[in-house]
Amino acid sequence: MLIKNATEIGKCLSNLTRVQIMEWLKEPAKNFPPHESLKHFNDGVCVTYIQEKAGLSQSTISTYLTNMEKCGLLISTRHGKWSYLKRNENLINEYIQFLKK
Amino acid sequence: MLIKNATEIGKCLSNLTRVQIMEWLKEPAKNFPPHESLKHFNDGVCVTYIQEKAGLSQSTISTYLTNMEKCGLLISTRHGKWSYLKRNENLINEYIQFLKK
DNA sequence: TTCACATATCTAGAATTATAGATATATTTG
DNA sequence: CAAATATATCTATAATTCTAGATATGTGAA
Repeated sequence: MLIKNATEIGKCLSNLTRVQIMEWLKEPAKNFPPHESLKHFNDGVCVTYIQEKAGLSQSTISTYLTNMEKCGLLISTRHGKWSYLKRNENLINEYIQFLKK
Repeated sequence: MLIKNATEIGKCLSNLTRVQIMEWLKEPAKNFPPHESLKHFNDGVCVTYIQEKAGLSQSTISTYLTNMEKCGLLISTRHGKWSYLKRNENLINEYIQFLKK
């Protein structure tokens, strides 16, 4: 992993709400209500649910999630009008390797 | 690990210079000149060497290192008038566990 | 004790990030 | 196509972080 990418990841992980989002997405079924249209969490959780749980404005959360996707921490998938977000475990593992001695 | 501690760690890892310091300290002997008074890197590297390598002011680097120690990423040891900094691998491993699913 | 050097802290202005309201875009439904 | 809903982007202000110069503190040597 390049050091600049690692720094961008660090920036995303430098804010309590964004760290919480990473935590919540470890267990979508435990932390979010079921989706009405999509009957599973295979692609993660929709923006609205994350926004409601975080208690910040729609635009703020959308910006957060966009940046978290850009640096690779999250994977975004569209299903109709909804965007679903899930953790990118591969990228997270790369970052972990980078942090290790 | 508490989520607030993890966020403080993220803040330290959200800046290129600080990430570089973490990288440099993986291999002190490779990245820094030998210490004149101390003949080993067992306690890490002195502030001055880190400051010179980073190319930022003494006060800036001192502030960085103080915060990196406060959140646990670094361990500071005094020998005479020098402070030596090394990575806190235990804390880093705790953070890694926190990031993992 | 006085000096020199290493590091820490204080202060302040510059730069960046946080945040939300307004607006734009995308998608489904009628 | 029009309306409704979900998400993204733009814009501006508030808050935080960056950074260095000045100053303070700690320590060893003379």
